[in-house]
Amino acid sequence: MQDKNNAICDCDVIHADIVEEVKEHMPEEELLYDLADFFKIFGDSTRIKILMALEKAEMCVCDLAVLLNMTKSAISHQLKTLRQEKLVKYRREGKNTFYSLQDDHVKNILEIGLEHISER
Amino acid sequence: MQDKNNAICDCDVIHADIVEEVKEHMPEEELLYDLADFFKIFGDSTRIKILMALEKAEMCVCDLAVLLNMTKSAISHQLKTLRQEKLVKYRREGKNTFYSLQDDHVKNILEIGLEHISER
DNA sequence: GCTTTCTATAAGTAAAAAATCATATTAGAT
DNA sequence: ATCTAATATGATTTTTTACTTATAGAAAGC
Repeated sequence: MQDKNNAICDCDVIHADIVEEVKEHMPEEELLYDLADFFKIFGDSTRIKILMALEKAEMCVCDLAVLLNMTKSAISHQLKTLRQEKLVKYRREGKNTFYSLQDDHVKNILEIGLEHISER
Repeated sequence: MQDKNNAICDCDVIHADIVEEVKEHMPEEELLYDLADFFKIFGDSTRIKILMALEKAEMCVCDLAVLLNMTKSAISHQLKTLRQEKLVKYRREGKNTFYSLQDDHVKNILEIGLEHISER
């Protein structure tokens, strides 16, 4: 429980009724952090480029590196985070690892984002 | 134009046909950056909290600081970025500045994000 | 006028995250 | 078995970004 003594906030409440009302309806902290983490993945242009590319075709690390003109290492690192967050899946075929979008959710999010920025 | 001489990429293309095909369908660089920037805003828990709060009620800086237990300065800084990206609007009333969500787009994005993380 | 309160912003700091550099796997080719 | 190519990963460096501290501005109360 948060009380006045360990409060970081540097002021007193002005509209106590509103704050109380809003506080009651706020989702749990953890959910909010998860939500931020989810959006954070899409908040990097390299990852966006990778996802956009994979929306068109399954691709291996090296081809992605050529397409985006980046080092294989940089691509591989980003693919790791995309893997961890279950946004891409992969299959090994000989020396190559082919990456593709995990499911249509990813596609949907990208499309919605595009819609919103094009509406401004 | 990008050519082999100033290429950062440290390998040769493996599947030239796929790379070419995908390259043709990739959106412009700028759009991809804008998209990443758009998602970036939602990729911070403080901003998510602010937006979630404003979804419930119009609020002033001080009340937000109390609600989220943060300094007014920190809140004000984040509100600035939210203002710049046109995600919140504000009105001045005496000493107070009341912030609210710019439009329903913001609400939609938050809802879609919530849907997606709860589906996992 | 001066003071206080609320908000905004500039400058500096600290933490996080992305890219690089170096190294390690893994699998096929020879 | 050795070598090379493709990918992965650990460590370091660089960049970004969120927050703090200090200061300024704006509006109301005195």
